[in-house]
Amino acid sequence: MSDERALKDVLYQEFARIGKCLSSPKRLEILDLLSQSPKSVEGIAKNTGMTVANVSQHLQTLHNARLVNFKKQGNFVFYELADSTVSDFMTTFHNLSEKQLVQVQQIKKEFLNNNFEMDGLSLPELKKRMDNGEVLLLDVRPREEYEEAHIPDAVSIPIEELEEKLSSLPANIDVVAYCRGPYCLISVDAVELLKSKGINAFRLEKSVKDWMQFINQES
Amino acid sequence: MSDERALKDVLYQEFARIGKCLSSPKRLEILDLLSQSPKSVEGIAKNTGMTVANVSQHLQTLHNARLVNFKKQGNFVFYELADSTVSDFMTTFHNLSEKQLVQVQQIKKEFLNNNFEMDGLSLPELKKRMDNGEVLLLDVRPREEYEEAHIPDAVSIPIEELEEKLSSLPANIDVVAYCRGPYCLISVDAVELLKSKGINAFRLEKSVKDWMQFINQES
DNA sequence: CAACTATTCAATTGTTTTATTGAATAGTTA
DNA sequence: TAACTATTCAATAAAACAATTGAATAGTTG
Repeated sequence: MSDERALKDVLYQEFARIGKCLSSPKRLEILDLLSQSPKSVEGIAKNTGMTVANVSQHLQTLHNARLVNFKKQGNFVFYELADSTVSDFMTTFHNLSEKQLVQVQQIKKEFLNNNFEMDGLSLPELKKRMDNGEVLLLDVRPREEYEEAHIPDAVSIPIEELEEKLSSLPANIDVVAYCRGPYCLISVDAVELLKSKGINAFRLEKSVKDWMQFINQES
Repeated sequence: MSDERALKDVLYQEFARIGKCLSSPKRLEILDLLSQSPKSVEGIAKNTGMTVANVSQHLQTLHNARLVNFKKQGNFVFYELADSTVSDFMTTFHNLSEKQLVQVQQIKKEFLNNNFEMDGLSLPELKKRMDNGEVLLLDVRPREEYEEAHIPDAVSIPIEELEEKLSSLPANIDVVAYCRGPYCLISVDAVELLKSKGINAFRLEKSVKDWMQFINQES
């Protein structure tokens, strides 16, 4: 019977190895970043404001739990999620987190005191409006991520290039900007900029992943 | 732009609060226990081999992350999972864990060097055999859990009572014992005991929760 | 009201984890 | 081959955590 205790201890220790990966804010951020596209260590470091060595250590932890893999490309080491299971799991984790932590919603509202008109916009509705030529969909993420995957018919204008390319936008049409999902604020900045230039702009909270799921459901 | 950093930091810190709950083997064990049925602090302590104060502290952590709730009943405080979302999430978590940690499989095999013949037994098949009177299904968990929920037509014989009730079992029929799922070893002990008494016994890896899911799918 | 129970709280200890620094490695380019 | 780059490794200091103990609380029973 104390055999059972011993087994359980070992077993739950193994499970906790994965749990531990989710216990650090920075590691969660890394996982979310990687669920967008594979990235180099330095890329992650820049994106998260951590030192390279620190990122490397976190990636090691994630690798030990088999949550991420890496492939060497020239001088760079590109990390990616080990498996689509991991990405699905992260989605589930976010769902749970959001549901449980009411505070998260409040925090979001406090920071994003912008317009929320598009937040509830469903993807089928977006599709309809795009098909009717009513809106222009803008992907404001870095170009690599756009190239990795994007919502069909979306135009890639990374946030840095947005200001200079303003004039090339068609006039008299609503613009919808999206980035990596509800917790990424690139599109918020984009909408802010567009509005300050008198363009009717909205933020789409959804991500490419959401779009994929939507498409898979439809077919 | 450093506003964005600040928001992310706060946000991911909130997410990590849930993650931290999953980073301790003992807390995972508690969550699994509670996904079976609500339990008192002392009940959990006995079941996990921890001190009461220690369990209480872990439960507080879980409660802070809104993963568990409690209700007072007389002198006792009964804890339960906050939500079916939490229980679903734990299932997902186990799926991921098992998939990623190949070692877990190995550990299981090493310890459970018993028969695995029933492990792959699908629930519809079990149902068919039971309907045909080919097997007797035994629920060897503590009686409270049986009373909380059990697989229909299963007979409750808690492991402690099994030896004395051996004679009351019908002869010449295969016995299938189940408990809380693949990581609970009560049924392993039961099968061991039954076999030592010359009874043809098998272990079912599935749990009541699995049965519920199976039934819901069917209807 | 007093004795008793289950649980929680608070303080302490030893252990783990995190971020940081600077050096080491491996792969690339001139 | 030498200089350079991206990444990892190793050592450290600071912070967070887990388990333990014993006391405090709240609710129940005689």
